[in-house]
Amino acid sequence: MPEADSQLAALADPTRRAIFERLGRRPMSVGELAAGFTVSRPAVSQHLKALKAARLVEHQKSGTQNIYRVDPEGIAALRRYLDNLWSRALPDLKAAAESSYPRPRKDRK
Amino acid sequence: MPEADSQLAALADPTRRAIFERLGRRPMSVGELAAGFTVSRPAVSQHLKALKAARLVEHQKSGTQNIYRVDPEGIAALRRYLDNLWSRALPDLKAAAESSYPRPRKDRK
DNA sequence: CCTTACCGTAAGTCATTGCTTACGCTTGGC
DNA sequence: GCCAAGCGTAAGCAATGACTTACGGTAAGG
Repeated sequence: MPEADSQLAALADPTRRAIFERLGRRPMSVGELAAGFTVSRPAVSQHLKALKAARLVEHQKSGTQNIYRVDPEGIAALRRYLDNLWSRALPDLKAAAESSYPRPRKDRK
Repeated sequence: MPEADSQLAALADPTRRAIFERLGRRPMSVGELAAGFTVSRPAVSQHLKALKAARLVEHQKSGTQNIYRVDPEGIAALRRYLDNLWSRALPDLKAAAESSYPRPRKDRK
């Protein structure tokens, strides 16, 4: 699956993964987000662009601000891909993985 | 967690992830593995080095051959890290994640 | 309007990466 | 002892990536 490429690549970078984690706690504007990191604000913007292209975050304009939050659907897609990967790599976990997580919810899009 | 960095980076590369998937089906020697790809055998060796450093595969010498297989422990570690990541990012899945696998870590900040 | 806050993009730089070919070290068979 | 098979590593190279500063564009406020 080509989407898993961009998603894994996005999470592979430590700074980008930290941004993702912060957005997991609560939605934030770009400026507020950048204030929590040592890298510049444009750098954060570029990371957000990659995360958005990977469907790991989504954004919503609010006045002059741009509020980013995690994207549950993209995350669910990655989870499914990885569960499948583990299942094939580790047959022992196949049964557990198939019964482990509930049906993905279709709210919010 | 610094180990997640190398693990995610290792799986982010398509060729390297394909190698990992092949080893998931069955253990293989480097030569046999390389025969299934368009890249050269040294390239496969380098990918295996990265996968091993990330604790995603392990190897065992057999005569002149070197047999590689997936490393269940490293994989389990990555799974735990990711489950935690999803739980914090998607509170809806938190309860499900905590009840799905044997012995989830409850502490962790 | 004019200004200010907020943000994305462009352009350039430096380090990292994924690949190649070339080489060197073991192991096992003859 | 020799030779060939099997791998890992070194060296070099083109491409990608993560940053920076500089600039442009839009929305709110006086």
